[in-house]
Amino acid sequence: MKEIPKKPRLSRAEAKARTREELLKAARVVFARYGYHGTSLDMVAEAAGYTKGAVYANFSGKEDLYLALLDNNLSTGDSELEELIISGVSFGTVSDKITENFYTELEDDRDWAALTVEFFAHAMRNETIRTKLTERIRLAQDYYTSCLEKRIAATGAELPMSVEQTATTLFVFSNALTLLALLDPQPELPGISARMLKMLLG
Amino acid sequence: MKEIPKKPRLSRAEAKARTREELLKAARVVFARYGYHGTSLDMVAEAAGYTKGAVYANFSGKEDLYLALLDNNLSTGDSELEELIISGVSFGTVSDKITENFYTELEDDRDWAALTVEFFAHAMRNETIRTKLTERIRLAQDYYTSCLEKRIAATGAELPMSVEQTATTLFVFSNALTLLALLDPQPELPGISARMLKMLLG
DNA sequence: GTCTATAGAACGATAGAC
DNA sequence: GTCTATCGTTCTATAGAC
Repeated sequence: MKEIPKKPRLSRAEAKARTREELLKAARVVFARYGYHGTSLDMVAEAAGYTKGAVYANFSGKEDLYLALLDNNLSTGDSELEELIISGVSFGTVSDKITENFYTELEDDRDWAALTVEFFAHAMRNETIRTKLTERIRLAQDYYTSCLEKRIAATGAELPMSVEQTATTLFVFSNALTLLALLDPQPELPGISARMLKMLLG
Repeated sequence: MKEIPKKPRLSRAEAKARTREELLKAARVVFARYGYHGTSLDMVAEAAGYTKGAVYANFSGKEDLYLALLDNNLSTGDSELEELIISGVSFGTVSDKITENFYTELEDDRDWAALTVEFFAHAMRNETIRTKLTERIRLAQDYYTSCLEKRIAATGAELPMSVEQTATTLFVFSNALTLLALLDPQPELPGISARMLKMLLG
């Protein structure tokens, strides 16, 4: 008689890793939808098909879960802006690209942006969390810096400030303008964005 | 015998209105200190010298109380930045002033800033509130615009964009940089602020 | 048999409603 | 002031991997 093929059982470590990934995946959806305060760990666990026990077996608590989520997101250089900066195309092209796509995919990020703002406010009132969020923001700034350095190497562009200062300015301004656009989609915002990029990227 | 002057009794409507004002006054302090989520109606009532019953007699709930606070809060052009813009002094002076005072009084606004960020996040998820906040932001942008126009009239400065665009940029950037500074007081931020002002004020 | 990831109950605190 | 609901966290029991 032919043997029924065995599906190899997951090792304990593999099972735990998978659980963690599924929890993170569920957390991304639930947090984005209901916000930080509006999300309970029960909701996350249920969405992932587990219970709170699984959450606490993999994360030290709610904050830790969110920060793990944030790290996951930061590690994927997702924004189109950075690619444009790196790519070394002329700022005319950069501007056109930005203006053209400004509002197209903005709405997809609405929930995540709201979540980010909410956690930012949370962090402003708590030393421990503030420190942890600060570390992540510094990493993001560093990433912008490295993008600019690549651009300089490729095009020899001259910046209006030091690379770090320009990177910080780009980071602050682009994020803030995105937030304003999500709250109030004024038609002038893409033009402002393009103009500022022109001034900053040299 | 001389009559003791009567202190006219408050009518019921007057008493209720006074209670409402005192609750709002207390709410402003408590909300700023503990944030929207961190504030309980008990705390507000107690700070005003009432009980929760008074709150529910005057507002339909926490959100309504907050919205009343928002409506009550007329934007008083408080920021030093606007005065500097209007005053028509050279950007060198403006920059020096900004750099010099950048962190001095920033900490005083921490609670208000955190509350604003928290409310912004809230507004991003609620159509009604978003509309109300949008109106206020437009007013703030208009105020910046009028400041810039006064500056232009006084100095004939040339801006890198239209007055409205420059005003929006100033508004977005200065607020965002303030928030970053409150979260993570990097020493480069004042310099960035000064440099950006120089670029924007012409 | 031992260890541990997870389920699920229990706890303590706190909120908003009325 | 009470009442109910809910949340984050902790604790314990258990099933399954080793």
